[in-house]
Amino acid sequence: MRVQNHIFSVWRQAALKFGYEEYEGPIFEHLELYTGKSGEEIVSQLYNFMDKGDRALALRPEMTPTLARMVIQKGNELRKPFKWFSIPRLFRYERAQKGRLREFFQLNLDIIGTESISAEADLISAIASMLFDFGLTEKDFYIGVSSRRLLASMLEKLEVKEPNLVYPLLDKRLKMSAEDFEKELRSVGLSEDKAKKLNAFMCCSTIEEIDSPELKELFELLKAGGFENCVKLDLSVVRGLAYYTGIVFEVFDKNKNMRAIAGGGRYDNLTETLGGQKITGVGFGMGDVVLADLLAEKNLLSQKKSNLPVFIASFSGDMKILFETAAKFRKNEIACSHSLNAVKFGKQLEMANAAGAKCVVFADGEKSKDGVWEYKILSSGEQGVDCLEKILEAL
RNA sequence: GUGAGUAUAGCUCAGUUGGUUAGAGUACCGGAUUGUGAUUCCGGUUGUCGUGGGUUCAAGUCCCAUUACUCACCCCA
Repeated sequence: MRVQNHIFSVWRQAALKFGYEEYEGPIFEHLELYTGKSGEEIVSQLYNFMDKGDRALALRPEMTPTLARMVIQKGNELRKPFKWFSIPRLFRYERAQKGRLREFFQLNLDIIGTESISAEADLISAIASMLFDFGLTEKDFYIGVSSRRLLASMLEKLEVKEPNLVYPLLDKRLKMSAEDFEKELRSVGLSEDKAKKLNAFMCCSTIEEIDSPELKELFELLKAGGFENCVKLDLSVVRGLAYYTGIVFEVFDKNKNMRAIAGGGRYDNLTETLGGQKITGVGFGMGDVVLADLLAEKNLLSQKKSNLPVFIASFSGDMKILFETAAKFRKNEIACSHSLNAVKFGKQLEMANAAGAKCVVFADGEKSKDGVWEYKILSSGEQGVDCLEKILEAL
């Protein structure tokens, strides 16, 4: 929980800093919400069950359909565009492995109701900003950006008949050799010439090499925010299925030892496929599992047990003076704890140490008077006698 | 869905070709130190060897089954 609280806290503060408003949804939905979009195969990959009213339900495997459903329900009532975030607990029925668990959390940020590329810029800026907040640097991660529209127009130019067979190959391109890639392309109907051209195109790594006004604008906006070193053009970012329609992006650790830290993009017809009117949206998800692995690897997770400012100790072992003193500190909004048994003084210091206390206040020290206590800062061993406000300053 | 590995003290692990009462470090408890912790020294408790069955005079060790976990595939919303 210490790790999780830290991650959630940084996530939430970053989202609020960018002006996103928090929402939440039910942890299970009608199964239909997920099968409608992806077909029946998806059922094997999620937890589903029948409830007592014979309704087919599923534990949510992702948040976006819930968001889409909520947006459709509210319809025109919502002033657009709006920026929402959530930290849902999600479930997927699949074998656990490194970076993937059956139950996990995912930060979701979405902007609904604008076609402006500024929405993508806002989301990508938020990602870079929050990763910095975790203590990561440009040396640790990068955000690979691509465009479904750009890939689609390239495939159209090459007169590819079945682009939906080609996307998965583009996604896997870096996992195979150039020869294998071209061989695979030919197996889905591309000529040798076209396969070579496509491979050459996929090697583009700067926006100067490609013709995409929206990517150019996006990179300019990110540069204006000071995030230009966090992003790079990466045409191998394709992202799974036919869900996305515009810009797509994925965040990786620079060692590429791990799965993607986050991924997202623009979806222009999500609400439509669920029977609503067409509302454009763009969003991303960032899972807690890979992120926690990365932060642990970079030594960015505090080993501290807890963060207790004050531990109250007593020489006499008089429980009443412990409760009385603690109450005074708590009235002044200072969190504190103390032994619940009359134990030796040395033992109380051990307890303070174990509780991660910064300071021990001696409730009944010889030099203590009305409103003034002896205290000891545990990290330095330094001792003093002071009033409550001064002790607080010393922390 | 496919394949591999692991399971012994609270934690991290050792335990030889099967052989007496299953070990280490750490953590924990007590003491040295009854007004001073984290560092030092001394002493002490750790246990259904994942679970069930089998082989054997004898099983932590070998065999079968089972469960959980880990990892790699498939997939990745």
